[in-house]
Amino acid sequence: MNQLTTDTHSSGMVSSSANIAVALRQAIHLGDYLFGEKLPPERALAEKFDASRNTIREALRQLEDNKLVSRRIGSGTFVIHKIKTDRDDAAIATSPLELVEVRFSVEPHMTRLAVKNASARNLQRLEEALLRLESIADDPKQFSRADEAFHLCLAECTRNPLMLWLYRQVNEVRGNTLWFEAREKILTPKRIAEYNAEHRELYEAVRSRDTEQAVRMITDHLDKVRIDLIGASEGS
Amino acid sequence: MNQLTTDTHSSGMVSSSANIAVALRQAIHLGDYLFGEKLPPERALAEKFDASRNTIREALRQLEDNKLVSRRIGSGTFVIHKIKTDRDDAAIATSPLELVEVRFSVEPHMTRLAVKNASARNLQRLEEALLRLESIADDPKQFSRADEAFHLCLAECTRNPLMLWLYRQVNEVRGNTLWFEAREKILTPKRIAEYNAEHRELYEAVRSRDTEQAVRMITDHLDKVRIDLIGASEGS
DNA sequence: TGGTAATGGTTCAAAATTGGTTGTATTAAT
DNA sequence: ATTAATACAACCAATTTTGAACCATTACCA
Repeated sequence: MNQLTTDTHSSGMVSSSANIAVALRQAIHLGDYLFGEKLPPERALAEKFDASRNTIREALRQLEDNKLVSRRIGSGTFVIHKIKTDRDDAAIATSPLELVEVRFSVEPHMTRLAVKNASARNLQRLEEALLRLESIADDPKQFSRADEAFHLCLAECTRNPLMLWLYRQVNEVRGNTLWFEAREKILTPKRIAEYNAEHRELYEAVRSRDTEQAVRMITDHLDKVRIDLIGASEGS
Repeated sequence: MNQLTTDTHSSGMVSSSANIAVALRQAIHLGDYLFGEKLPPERALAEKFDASRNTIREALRQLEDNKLVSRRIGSGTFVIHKIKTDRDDAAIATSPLELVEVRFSVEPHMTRLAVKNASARNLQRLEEALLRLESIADDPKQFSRADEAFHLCLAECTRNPLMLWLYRQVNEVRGNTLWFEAREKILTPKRIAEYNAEHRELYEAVRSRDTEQAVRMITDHLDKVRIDLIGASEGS
């Protein structure tokens, strides 16, 4: 009934074909569904979004028009290659360690601003990103992408357009670094679980507007990332 | 200039169509409602803002005039504003105060890295930039440019390519912000002298590898910039 | 190979939702 | 008193959503 105050189901949960389409498009762009992957069947999506199958079909029709997905009778709905990063010209030779240092520069104060300025809607998005993150236990590639999305949500929480733009840039570099090579080695299921525990604590701190705790969490988190990174490069 | 406080006759006025329009416009610009998303129905918005449906409709009419939303009988009100992520767009949307917050995020740790990694050659360049800065006493425009160069030299001192690239981006935004308007008013000869004293102390701290002192200086410096900026915007 | 389940495609009418419109009442400022 | 802005209510018209049934194609397994 009341979508304004209690629309906090596990995912977006806004029953309207337009909003469902937006939610699915976001999920695809955020790497929830990778290239070539099959989306859940229409009947399952209907249940997940608490909408009728026809409504889901209307949303999927929009994604199909946008050339984001392709549907095959009897098989399913698949993510096809549409959006391609045109930002390969970044061409910045940055080592994973240097990247972490930059994140160390930006994220603590960014977290402070996030705690101060996040709206209820921002927090909801942050939680959604966290839930996506926590649903991944053993896929380094997928986890990495969801992790980027989570930290980007944090940047959004600052409600500072320049901060958001800046962090987007950092994130893109992050996706192009040699970090990729070490990733498989670092992101063991154990570490993923540890990182997620930290993410969870960070989220709770932001939600309860506990600035100092949030800053402490993000700092500890980055510290851990740095240590793990050093360990990986030494171990190889 | 200040659209937020146009109707200030009666002080208790919280919900008027104009204020609601501003709130919704902000929500859209800040990404609370993404492109293509359907806004809550008018009746729901009325309840949320504790206003009548007519008032909500008046606010939506303004957003419609501004081409931010499109309304269709029977379906709803939809966001038709595409979010910009260009640096130039970010620059336009960024206030001087928001810029300072971003600098607050980046520069303290950047200074820490600079102290740690600066080479003799870096320090020499930093000193040259400082001397140029100190040779300017009363030209706001020229001072502003030299100031940017000085802080950029500091970024170079980190010897981190990503950090340097990132700070270049911030600097370019810095040159495009509305900051220009207030600059003449803020950069009095007195303030220029004060800023330069701080620059000098910062340089000395970096040169003598005194990390804590350097971080303290850059923080104090940004604090002063922020305060001066707030004073200028209130004084207008 | 054949059969069964799973999945997208189609259709239809009733029900719910939603913006558009009109009219009157209330409130506050002039 | 007049005016303007808002609140409230009732109704209208367009659109979407729903629920169901059935079809067509593919995937999977004995």
